[in-house]
Amino acid sequence: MSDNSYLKIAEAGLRPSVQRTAIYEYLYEHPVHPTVDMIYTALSPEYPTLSKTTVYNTLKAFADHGLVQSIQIEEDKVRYDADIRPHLHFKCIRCGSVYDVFAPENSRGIQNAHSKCCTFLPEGFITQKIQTNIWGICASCSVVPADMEQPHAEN
Amino acid sequence: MSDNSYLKIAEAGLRPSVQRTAIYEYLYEHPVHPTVDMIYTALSPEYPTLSKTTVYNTLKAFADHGLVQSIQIEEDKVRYDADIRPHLHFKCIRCGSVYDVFAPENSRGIQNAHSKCCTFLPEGFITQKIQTNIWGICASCSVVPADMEQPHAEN
DNA sequence: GTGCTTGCAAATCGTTTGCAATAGC
DNA sequence: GCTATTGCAAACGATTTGCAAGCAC
Repeated sequence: MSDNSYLKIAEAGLRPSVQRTAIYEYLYEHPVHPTVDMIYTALSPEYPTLSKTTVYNTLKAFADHGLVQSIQIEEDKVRYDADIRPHLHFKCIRCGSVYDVFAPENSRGIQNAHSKCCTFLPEGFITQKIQTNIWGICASCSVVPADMEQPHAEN
Repeated sequence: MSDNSYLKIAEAGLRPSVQRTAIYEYLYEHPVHPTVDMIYTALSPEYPTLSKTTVYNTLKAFADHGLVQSIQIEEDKVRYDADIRPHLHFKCIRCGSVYDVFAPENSRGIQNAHSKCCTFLPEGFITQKIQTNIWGICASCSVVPADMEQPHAEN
């Protein structure tokens, strides 16, 4: 996978430094939509000199070059996703987890729904990115009565 | 309209204080998805003792009671919308404006697209709120060549 | 050696919190 | 009078900025 990350970063037109490769690899292998802080904390032990600034810069560069997508489903922080296939995100307001939602059969369903949405745009509007977020209660949490609610697993 | 705001707030189960009524009214009459800061700055002259904390508290209370919706289309700050009919939001990455996008004929199209999206959720997931954001170039900006780009009109 | 990248420290800014003063039933 | 609401000041936390040192072609 290391080679693959290296190549993908290079293909996107960015210099595949050690830090960038590590960050992309982590994001790719941990599809839980980590935040900058989660990535930094996870990689720090292996890369002691890694700076949070670099994580910020790197993820922004990745997003600008279409290598990853940034997800605005939290009120305060940004999450990142190395999976750039069309899919939705679901945030459980009880446990705080963010789930991927794919349509059966090659994501066609979500693409269709999104294309439909774009037809409502007035003349002259150009779409670059479209994102659908759903908030609610996930399956694990919906079986637990609300008054037995566990502490939020935010972050 | 003042009476109407008062009633709507009361119906939502909140005490319609002077501040709350003013904030709701401003939001209702300025459908440009203002931020907390924009509302605070706009109302400050008329209500010199108004505090930003009150604007934060009020909007959060409104959102919790379904009177307004919070929009997470910015990376840093939250925007608010007094229009709670189903609609999409489009953010122009050039001028920074956030537009409402309605479907023709009573929003049925957007509701359908959103319902479709919810069918992709696994068993046991309960939807409470769904939001679609589109980023791109708006009609006013798309007629201007990129190198003649105006300064961003953020905030 | 030139330009891109890194990383530290400080600054910024949206938002929250603690708490005392105030207003409305 | 009691409770919800307000508003000030301070704290907080995610992100950005300035800038000097390091790295890669």
